[in-house]
Amino acid sequence: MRSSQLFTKTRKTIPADETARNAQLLIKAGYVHKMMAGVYAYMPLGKRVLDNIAAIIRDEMNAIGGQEVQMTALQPKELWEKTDRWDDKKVDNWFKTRLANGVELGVGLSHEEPVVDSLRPFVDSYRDLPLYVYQIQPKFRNELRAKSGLLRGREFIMKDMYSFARTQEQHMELYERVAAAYLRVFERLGIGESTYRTYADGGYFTEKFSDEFQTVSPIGEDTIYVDENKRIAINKEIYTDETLAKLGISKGDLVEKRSVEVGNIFPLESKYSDALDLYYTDETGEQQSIIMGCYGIGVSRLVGMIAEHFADEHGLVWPENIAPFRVYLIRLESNEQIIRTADALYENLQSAGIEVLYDDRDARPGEKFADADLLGIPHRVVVSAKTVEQGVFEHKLRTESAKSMRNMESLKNVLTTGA
RNA sequence: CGGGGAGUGGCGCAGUUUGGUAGCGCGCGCGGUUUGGGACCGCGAGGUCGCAGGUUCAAAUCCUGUCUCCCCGACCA
Repeated sequence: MRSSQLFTKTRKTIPADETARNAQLLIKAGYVHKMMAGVYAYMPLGKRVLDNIAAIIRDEMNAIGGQEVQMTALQPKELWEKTDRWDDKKVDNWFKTRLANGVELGVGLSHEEPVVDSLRPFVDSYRDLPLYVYQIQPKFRNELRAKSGLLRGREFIMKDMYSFARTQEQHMELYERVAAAYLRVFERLGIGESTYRTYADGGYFTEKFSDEFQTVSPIGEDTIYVDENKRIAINKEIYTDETLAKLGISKGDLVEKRSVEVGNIFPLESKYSDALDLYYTDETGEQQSIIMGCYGIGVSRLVGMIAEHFADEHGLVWPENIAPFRVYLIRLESNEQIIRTADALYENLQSAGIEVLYDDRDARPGEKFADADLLGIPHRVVVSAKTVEQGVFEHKLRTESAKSMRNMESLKNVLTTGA
């Protein structure tokens, strides 16, 4: 992609009414456009980051046997009445609307009911289980107050998966398999080291704990207690002597930290399947309840979380796996030879499968370097009179200040293998 | 939903106390000089001052209502 054709621009100032650092940076760099409080549109660079994160999640969900679907945003009231979640007293952040004929509808804030309902024509026998179904799409929640930029919106992108098991034992197997997949997701996103599986409240219909995935960060709104050796944590909301004893965790090993909840998995028992008449027939011909689990990852929240987590005083710093481009190619001056050299490098890298944002604008050096930093693309390559003269390219990592001069082979090497 | 703050060209702001027909910086367009860390000069385009009503000869400015945004709290992936 050429910068001259990218319709977004960076800006020097940020909207005065945006105080969340993640939204400030993403707006300043042109990754997102704020439509209204808690509602952000993704511009090309932001969309690429969002898609890159989604692709990693999708890959890991598929790897454990997840089957991707797409549920609807418009949902019938009747479905939610069956599980007693339609009443505003039960769920207070619904967006509700009406058909032209007056029939009430809900705008999807979660999809347990729709997913269960959509499985009814297909799941009848023990042979049809176990099963993982997931989707990646927007959720709509009428929060009283949106805040923290992309971390808490009224419309946000979520990956939600649901597991369906024959037995409690089978459910636990499925549950643990997802927990392991989640750790791989966060590892690939570049936040593996600071993300902990965290014991949390299991909700009102189960005695069990749920598991959150919390990324330690000063921008976090949650408080957790981390056991670094065991690589686990416990949420402050259940931090009592009694639960510590039950979990076999020693108070002395715990350190208090601020964190962002990036994922949450919990057992649903058969609450939704029973309520919506989804049963299976076992080997003996008896009808049995289906044990469900629910597994969420806040995809758009991760965009904001990662943006803010890694940013420095110059701007964004994307982990390699999710950056919108791998290389930011700067053409410093605009004489014919430099243009020819930079154009050729651009074509060359692209045909090698390396994604390049090519700053071919007729702008001054300072502006290009500042934009390179602000946009946070991992590798910066400069073509200038100096480099052309020596027949090399200048390479620099966003995370480091050292620059190196490299020939084409060496450059390609560092861009693909990091060496 | 309770408390606080704010709405003036695309963005950041001044002007409101003391009514007199809207200004600055950035950005944008044109011309020129520049070119390794956000250059400079000249010319230019762009705003019914959130919206609605009212007071007045005259309203960005005063009054009433209303919408929106932000912060703190409660709630929440």
